[in-house]
Amino acid sequence: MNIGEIARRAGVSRSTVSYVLSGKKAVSEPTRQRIQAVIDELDYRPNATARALREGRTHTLGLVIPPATARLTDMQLGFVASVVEAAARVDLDVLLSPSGGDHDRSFERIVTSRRVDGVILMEIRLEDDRVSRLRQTGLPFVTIGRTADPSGMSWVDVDYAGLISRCVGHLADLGHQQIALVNRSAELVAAGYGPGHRAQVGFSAAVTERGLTGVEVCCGDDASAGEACVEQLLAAHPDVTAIATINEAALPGMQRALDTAGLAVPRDFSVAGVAARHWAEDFRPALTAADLPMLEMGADAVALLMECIATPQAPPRHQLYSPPISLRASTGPVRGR
Amino acid sequence: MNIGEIARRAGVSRSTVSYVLSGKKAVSEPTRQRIQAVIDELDYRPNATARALREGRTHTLGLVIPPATARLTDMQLGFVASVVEAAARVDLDVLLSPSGGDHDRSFERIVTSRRVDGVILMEIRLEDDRVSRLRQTGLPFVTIGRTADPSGMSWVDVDYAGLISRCVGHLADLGHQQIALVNRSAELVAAGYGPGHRAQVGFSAAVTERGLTGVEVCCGDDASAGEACVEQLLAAHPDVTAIATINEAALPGMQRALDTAGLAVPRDFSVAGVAARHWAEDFRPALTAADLPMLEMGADAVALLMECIATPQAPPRHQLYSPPISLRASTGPVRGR
DNA sequence: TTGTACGCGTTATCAT
DNA sequence: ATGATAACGCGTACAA
Repeated sequence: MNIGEIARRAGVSRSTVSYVLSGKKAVSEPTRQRIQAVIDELDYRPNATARALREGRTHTLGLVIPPATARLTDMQLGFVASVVEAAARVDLDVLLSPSGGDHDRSFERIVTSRRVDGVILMEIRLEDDRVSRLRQTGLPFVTIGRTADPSGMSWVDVDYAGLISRCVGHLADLGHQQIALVNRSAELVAAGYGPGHRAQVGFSAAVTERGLTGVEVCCGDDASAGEACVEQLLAAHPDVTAIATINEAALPGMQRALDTAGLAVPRDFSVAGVAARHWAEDFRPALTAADLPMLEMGADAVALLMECIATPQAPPRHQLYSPPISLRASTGPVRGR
Repeated sequence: MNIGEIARRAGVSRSTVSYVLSGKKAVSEPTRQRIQAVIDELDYRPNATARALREGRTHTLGLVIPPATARLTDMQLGFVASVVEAAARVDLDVLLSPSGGDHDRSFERIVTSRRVDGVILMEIRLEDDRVSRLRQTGLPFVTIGRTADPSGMSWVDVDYAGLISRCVGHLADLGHQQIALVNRSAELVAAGYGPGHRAQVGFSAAVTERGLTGVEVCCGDDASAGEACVEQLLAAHPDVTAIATINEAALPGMQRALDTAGLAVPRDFSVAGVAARHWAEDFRPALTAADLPMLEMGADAVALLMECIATPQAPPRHQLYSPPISLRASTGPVRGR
């Protein structure tokens, strides 16, 4: 079923059918109706591939995700969902590309074969060669997270440094002197993963500024790693009375470890962090945390990308989220000796 | 940059370049090398859209997921990741379509505009009009889960009925007489969601066969729903000593509720279920459960779909998973009075 | 090895 | 004002 068939049945030329479809040129009412009737009857829809070829636009955007082998965290997946949804709202389809290492076939295919109008890049590192690759191809792109030097590109990111600073400040206000940062996994931090790195920076700054003792530990992105991590932390640093964290996937395990150690939250121990609302509220007691606006971030990323596509010469824009810390039940004054 | 440009620079015709690219026809070695050099130099890759138009294949498959508004469960998302990964291994791209209600623009676009070579449909119901829609279009598709009458189509599914039966059997062997089924959400079950429905069936059958008392409750797909659900369950049916569940997302909450009620697992209370390994191992104590082979399911779905695409007239195939129950630490003999 | 038709829809141009 | 003709986007594959 193609446009020629419709034209034949309606007794007109292909172009007339096309004009009825697009409305870009006036077609007399009787003709229009006759054509529309045929279209409706056969449930005809133009071939998206042919249209894309002609228009030079695929109405598709690429979303580069971390490979599934490194289990995606709930937050990453939530982000994928929010991007897909935001794209669907503006009639854009989303092509997924799992891309981990440097040159990945799927990634290359997407960026070099003009399968998409633009790309959203997740989980980027401070130095990220996928970014350089995209830059050199000239394909519009938006990153989630930013590189060390994000000038000249569009991105959305969370101000992990500032948020962790504020968490530490909040804990310090409550009298905590020995505070630990539970970061993301050691591999990620070592690989120059932005949030991990910036959380460190914000943590150090706040600890120094407030004259506190800070302990930094890395922790895998899952519950059992969280449990082991806090267990070790408590053993090595028994005087730590509070944790600040950006590792939401580890929260359930951290909770268990505190439980096992007989530490009641917030009476004996405080925890604050940066997390999607969902995770914060599932913590027991509910976590004092800066709630990441996941849905908004996905929608904004799509919006930024559409801008890049529409006006490539326009100056890039970005969005740095610094949501307020929602005071819940997991932080309290340090226990007197 | 297109094939004509390569041809011009190499001083040959476009067809010759095409043959070098595809290898479908012999090209003399010197010419081949000259052309290849130009291709390498300019890092040329054929336009996927043009190729798709000509070949009538997009090398893309559609994955229809539940809309993000209804937060996707970890399992669903894990499945998405496994499909994407499996597809990437065979050089297929995956186009995501969030589709909830009956006629969704994104779904329609994908199935009627020939954007994809085939579709994988997630989260289908016993009666699912997306299935009917796909059937009438003739687009190859594979479903995750099966409709009431799955004849004539390819699918992969988990034998929830059988697995829940075996869970109940295991609990009965341990002496439990009052067993509850914690199902998926009431809306899903009411909407004719296969796993929910079949879990009910398997549960009833096993309960009857063993002469037990069974209680069925529905439960939202998240931790807090699980907590509330078990809380109510314990209040309404204080003599229940064991739970069988297919609702993995609710597990953390169920755990909390048992905790709060002062019930030690497995001493005072047993829990068994069907869950991805990851969830089972995060339960405390580790959950006795039939471990869902998520990665395998995704890979098999892709493989089945490729078969459908390659030989549309071939008889449809399916895969029913019935993984063994891994005995962990959450089930034990019923406590003597 | 090359010329050329083809896949399908869009749109500028021309004819009525 | 309305509709038709034809070129075009890009790669593929058959006939020559």
